[in-house]
Amino acid sequence: MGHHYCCKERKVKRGLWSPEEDEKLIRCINMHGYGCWSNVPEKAGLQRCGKSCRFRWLNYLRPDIKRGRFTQEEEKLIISLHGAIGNSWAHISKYLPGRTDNEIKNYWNSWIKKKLYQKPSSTITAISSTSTIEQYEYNSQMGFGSSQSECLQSQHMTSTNAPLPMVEDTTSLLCRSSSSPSKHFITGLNSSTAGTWTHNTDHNNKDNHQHYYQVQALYNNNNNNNNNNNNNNEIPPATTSFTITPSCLDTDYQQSLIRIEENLVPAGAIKSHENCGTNMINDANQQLMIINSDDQLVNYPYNNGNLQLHQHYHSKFPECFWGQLY
DNA sequence: AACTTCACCAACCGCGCTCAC
DNA sequence: CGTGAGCGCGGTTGGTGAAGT
Repeated sequence: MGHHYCCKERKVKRGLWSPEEDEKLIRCINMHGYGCWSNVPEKAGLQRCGKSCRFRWLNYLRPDIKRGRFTQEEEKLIISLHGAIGNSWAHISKYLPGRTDNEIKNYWNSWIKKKLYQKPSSTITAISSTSTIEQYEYNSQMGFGSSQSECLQSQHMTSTNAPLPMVEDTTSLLCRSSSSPSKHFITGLNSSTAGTWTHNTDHNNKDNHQHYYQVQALYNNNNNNNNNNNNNNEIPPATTSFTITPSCLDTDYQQSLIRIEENLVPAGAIKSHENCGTNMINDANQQLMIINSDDQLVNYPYNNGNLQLHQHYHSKFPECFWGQLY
């Protein structure tokens, strides 16, 4: 591992920052701002690389940095957000004013992760609980988490139900199509899953048949988990289609955090594609609901698109971000 | 008191992206 | 359009102090 290019040219100091160095950096940034980090060491008279200066400023010297232990609310929010968008620490940090991505990442790795993994085996019924950790597990099981290892862990935790697809398998629930007239967005998937996908309903094809059953398994699980809805093993609608985008990277994603029943849940990338005309929202159980440009429910995994149910949620959560935005 | 283990977290590193040339 | 500089991000390392033996 070599030094960054900006550090190769000259000798730079590494390791912990001294108070004198901090002072120099603060003074420099107060005077000149921090437009070009590569120039900062020279201006500040520091034997550090620009990257190191940037890191020190953004994570420790910035005036709006909040120090001290994370509150319970912050922890809950981190767990919720991580369950939805995975290790996007920079995105998560935007919801926690004064906290840096590095701090959140450290906190996650040293504390929350441990707490989650030490938890005894639980079942999918955990979604009915208000526990944030259980919610996190469910998010991961449903593929809303982006880390494969976390999904593996979640799968391991599921003891009474058949194994749910992991996040990579979640994408295999759907078959790619070259074009799709209706476009929807699913959150919490990594950038490698970007593309347009549709349900495959070709039951004659062996491989596709497998996909179909995977889809059905997901639907059945959803049915099982939604207040014991009728589990009639209905074939999912062939018209259902999705566009999977790396929405966690979308700046508009930030607008889509909503509050439902005391849990902050991501509502999905509300606006990610021109000509889209559809929105997606997670309901109180973190299930997907997809809404078209006329504010009608076009797909609801529980019952294949029940407008009444949509209206029910619409009235129940009037503050939520429903319908067409653009 | 000395040593070991553990936990925390500041900092480094490589990679990928953007943008100017 | 290709290239390289610069920046931002997530993964990882390693130093330090606390806790345990």
